[in-house]
Amino acid sequence: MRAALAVLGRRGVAGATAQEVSQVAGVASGTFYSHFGTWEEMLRSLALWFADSFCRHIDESYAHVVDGAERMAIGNRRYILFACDSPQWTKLILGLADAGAPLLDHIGEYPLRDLRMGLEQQRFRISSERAAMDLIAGTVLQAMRTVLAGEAGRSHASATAATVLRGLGMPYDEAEAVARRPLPPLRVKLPDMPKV
Amino acid sequence: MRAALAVLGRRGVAGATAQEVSQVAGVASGTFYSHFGTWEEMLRSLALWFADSFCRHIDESYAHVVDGAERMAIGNRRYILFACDSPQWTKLILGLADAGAPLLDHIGEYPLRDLRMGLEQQRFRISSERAAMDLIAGTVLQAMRTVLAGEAGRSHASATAATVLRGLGMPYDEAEAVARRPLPPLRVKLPDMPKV
Amino acid sequence: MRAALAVLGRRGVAGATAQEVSQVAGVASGTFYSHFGTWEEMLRSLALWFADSFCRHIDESYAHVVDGAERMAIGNRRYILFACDSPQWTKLILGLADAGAPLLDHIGEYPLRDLRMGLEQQRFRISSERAAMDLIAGTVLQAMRTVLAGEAGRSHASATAATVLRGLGMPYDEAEAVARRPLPPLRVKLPDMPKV
Amino acid sequence: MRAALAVLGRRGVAGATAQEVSQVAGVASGTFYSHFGTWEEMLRSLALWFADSFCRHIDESYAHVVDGAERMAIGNRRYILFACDSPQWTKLILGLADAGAPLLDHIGEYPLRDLRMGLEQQRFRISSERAAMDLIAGTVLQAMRTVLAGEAGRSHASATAATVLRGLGMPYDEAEAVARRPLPPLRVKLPDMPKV
DNA sequence: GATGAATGAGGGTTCATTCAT
DNA sequence: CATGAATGAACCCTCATTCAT
Repeated sequence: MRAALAVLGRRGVAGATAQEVSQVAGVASGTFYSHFGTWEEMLRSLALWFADSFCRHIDESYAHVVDGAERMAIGNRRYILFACDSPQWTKLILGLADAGAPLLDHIGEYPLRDLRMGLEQQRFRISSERAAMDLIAGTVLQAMRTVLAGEAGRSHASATAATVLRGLGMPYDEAEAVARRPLPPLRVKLPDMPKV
Repeated sequence: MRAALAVLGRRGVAGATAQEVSQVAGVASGTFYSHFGTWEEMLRSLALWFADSFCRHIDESYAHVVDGAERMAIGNRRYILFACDSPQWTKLILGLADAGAPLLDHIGEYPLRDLRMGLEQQRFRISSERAAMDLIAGTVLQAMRTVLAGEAGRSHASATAATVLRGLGMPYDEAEAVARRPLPPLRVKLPDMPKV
Repeated sequence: MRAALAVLGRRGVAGATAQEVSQVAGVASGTFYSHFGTWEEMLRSLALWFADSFCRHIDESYAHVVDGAERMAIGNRRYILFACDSPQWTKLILGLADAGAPLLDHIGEYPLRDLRMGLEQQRFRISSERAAMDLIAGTVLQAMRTVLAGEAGRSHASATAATVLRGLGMPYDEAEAVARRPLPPLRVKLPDMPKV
Repeated sequence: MRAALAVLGRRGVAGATAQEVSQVAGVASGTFYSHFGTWEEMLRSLALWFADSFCRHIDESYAHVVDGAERMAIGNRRYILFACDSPQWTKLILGLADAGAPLLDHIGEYPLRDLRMGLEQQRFRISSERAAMDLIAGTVLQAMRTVLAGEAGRSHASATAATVLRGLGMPYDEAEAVARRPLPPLRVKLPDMPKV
């Protein structure tokens, strides 16, 4: 699994091979198939693992925040900052998303919940939940791509978060303010990307 | 080129082969490389051709519109409606975008120009042009994916357009109104997707 | 052993794997090799087991018959009827024979004994024992294949038996009569083919 | 094709690989698939080629013979003598037949025609055409196996042919006589089996 | 003696790319 | 300039067999 992360991060989802993953993992190529059965299944496992470990950590880091809008902004920023800090991981995530893995369905549950919370609190005003979700997922993923391409830095996080909040119907200045509130601390220990 | 469109639309960007493209084009496989040199270069050409034909037609269809906000809404809606009408083409475009082709750079010029126009007209209010562009491209592409997956219909176009306009700083109701103005007529004749 | 029968019958001799046999048997794959040492050896054991259980039952069912010709016809018919009743088993037997297992050497002892008995009784007249054995084994196996392919039914049993008897030198009508005498009852309880 | 013959003859149908065939043919492994598309298709092609070249030559060698019984005996003997002379080829043919290739359907047309001819001439007397065909194909193939195993020599040809004729209803001595008539000359030049 | 994860050579097949015609 | 057969490295996956537990 860690080997897969390393290889996918380096070669991209499309360019990675089961054989290299096996080699990096230090096992025989057949062993790969004892564990995953299929390359596709491995991709699925990886996406699930990510959603269950990384996403949840982010989510928990702001469990104490009660304002739906702030929650939304924290989550959005975290993902973009993540892209700043872990380009290889980001490449993997984006690749997984592009490959059509049901990754977004898993990840999407968190912002969806925050969105609904904000709506109940009348912090947001939208005309279509589906469009709102497309706004959130699309914009954040695109921002991650931008960061990965080196076309933006850490400040892109709050700028993007504010933009999203406005798209959800918040007034300009309030969105800006919420998007700049201090981030709660986060302790995620992702396995390091090996060098092999 | 048309053959490539057909094959890429049918097999997906990842599943297409130069050999099938050649066969559909009715030329030898060697000829493919006389024209494109490389598979990757062909992908680039394809993206360019799309930008130069399809995107331009859309752009020209609202050449007479002077309101940057309306221009933005028209463009956004056109792309999403396009996804409703031409799933195979959409599959191609999204695949091209995912494959990292510089497709977005080309397409992006149009909304960027509209964005700046709207800014000058003080229809928009944003804090970061980069974030605004991520908002536009990300949201629209995501909306196209949603439509392609069959999870939304034609009404998704104006809902998404309104959401984007709000993200660009427009008041709620005004965004809604602009996003629902009648679309100018469009005459694009894309080559039909062959059945081969 | 029973597991092997099930798997070989289902997948065919060529398509079966030691791992599936082990799994169906409910033991670890390593255990397979404690018992058989080798896949090939298992095939040999299987052939022997079949000869020792099934063939012997058939043989015993007509132990009381003293006419070599009738004995021959009973045996021949039994095998072909077996193919009608147990296609999976038949698939296994034929596969084993094709794979070059020394199955025929074991099975062949029974008709060989009947052949010699008939010769002593001057019921048969042949010029070459080897050719006679090829006639018997070859014709019956081929008839089993025909039945397995669904190209003949139960009546193929006596038709084939009569043909063989003629090949062994019996007059036409006598062969026909002997091949149609009532079959002695047979009670063979083969392990059912599991569904796994 | 010749390379395939060589490899199949040496390794057996089950043990042969497309890669070795390619190597023996002196082409790249990919070239194999340009020609045959699939390993299975190659097997089919091989069977067809054999039927169209070898079988036809045998058939033509006795085109002038009008007696259905003699025709039958000639064909049977030719196949068995072939097994004496070309063990590798025989291994291939038997392997192809065992592998379930529709080889027998092609070859079978020749003896079927001779069988019917003999029936019209009242040289044969049978109760079931299907059983008669099983007798012919089964016995001759089995005799070929016997020869291939080194358990019989050239004299097995006429012994087997006589046995088959009796199975088709001919009197003992007449069968023996017909099965010993001189064989018409045969000029088949099969590609030699390379040594690689 | 049973286990079963691990092995790793090898299988069929694909496909971007080349080059003599 | 087009051709298209040939290339061959690389891919995913299988499975008989082993061996530390």
